Amino acid sequence: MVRWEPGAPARLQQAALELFATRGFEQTTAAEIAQSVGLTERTFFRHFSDKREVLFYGQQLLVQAFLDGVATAPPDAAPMDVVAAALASAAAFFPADRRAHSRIRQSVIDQNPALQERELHKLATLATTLADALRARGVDELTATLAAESGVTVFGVAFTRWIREDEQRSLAEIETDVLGQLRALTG
Amino acid sequence: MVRWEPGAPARLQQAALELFATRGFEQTTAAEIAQSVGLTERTFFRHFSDKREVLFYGQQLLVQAFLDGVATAPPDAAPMDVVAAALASAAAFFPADRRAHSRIRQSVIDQNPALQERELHKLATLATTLADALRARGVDELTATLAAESGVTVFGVAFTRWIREDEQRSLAEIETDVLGQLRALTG
DNA sequence: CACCTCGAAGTCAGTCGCTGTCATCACTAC
DNA sequence: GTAGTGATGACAGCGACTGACTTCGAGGTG
Repeated sequence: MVRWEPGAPARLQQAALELFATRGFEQTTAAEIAQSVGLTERTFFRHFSDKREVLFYGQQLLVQAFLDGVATAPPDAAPMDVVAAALASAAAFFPADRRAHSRIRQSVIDQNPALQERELHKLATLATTLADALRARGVDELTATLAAESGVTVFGVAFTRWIREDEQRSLAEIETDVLGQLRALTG
Repeated sequence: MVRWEPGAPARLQQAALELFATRGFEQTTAAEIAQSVGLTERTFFRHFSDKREVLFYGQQLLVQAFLDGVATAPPDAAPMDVVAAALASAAAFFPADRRAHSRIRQSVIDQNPALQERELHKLATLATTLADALRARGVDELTATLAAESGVTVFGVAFTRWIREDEQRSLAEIETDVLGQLRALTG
């Protein structure tokens, strides 16, 4: 006789997304999410630092994908080429069969300013992490910051297009297109 | 006999900044801010939608400065040149004698994640507003978005440098430098 | 001067996000 | 079997924020 079902964080995360999508973020209390999977509010906050964080569980894996991409670039690659490699690596985290889930999640975020703020903060953290990785390769600070910020901007714009209903291309293709547009813009 | 002292929002804003700077953001309650200027917590929330917002009062003026800058650019200017004009206009909002105040305010923000999230959200709103202004000039959506995001990135990086202790240049000069670096990076 | 309206603020009760603290109890190691 | 260990429950409490209602000086109207 097990005392608790395993995988509490994952169960909470899934229940939260479903409740947010149907009832709305603000109309869903942390206690309700916990109750829906047989746990208490206190346990919810043991797994997630706050109510919004339950939607960003696993974000660290995306950051790691970017860093892995940086590592694959040849040592003498130009900063923006390193960023391109990072983007390609990150795109692998969003295969076509994940689009439906991403769409639902994003629609929840788009409907709530508090969630948008958290998402922006996650992207900003990603940008600084990426900048650190570039500096570790010998890129000067200003260039590293600008390249990293540009890379995250490209990712954000590409991701937004990727989940559009009328979009057919893969995230990697869209990223390449957007990055090309950015290069054309400033050249 | 006046019933209330005038300028409640401004008084609350100043008191809040002082309390945040000395005691810290989380260690200061909304009721304390209100009491320190002879008002109640309820009145605080009538003027500001939430506790963080008191630090971002007047942000709309900065957005307007960007838009004014866009309006000064000649109709046939390239997107990034329009952005450069917007940046120049925005720089006028931060004269040298405002650096001390900006530094204090930014140090408060830098010490609290919740405030950083709000700041990022304000910058994101600025970027979309700027993109809208570019599209109104006939720039296509993707180009407008990328140019606007790049402009806001340049502004953020330049502003961060401007308030550094070892920095002597004006914000406008720094912006020009950073924008040049960005152009070199992607060209 | 009496009257009325309006607007900015006060009062009060309540919900919810979040935290500290302590108790519980299946499971594990020795 | 005895002593942890770790995930959870129970409970009290603070602070952010809101809704509903009240208060009262200022300014206009007759």
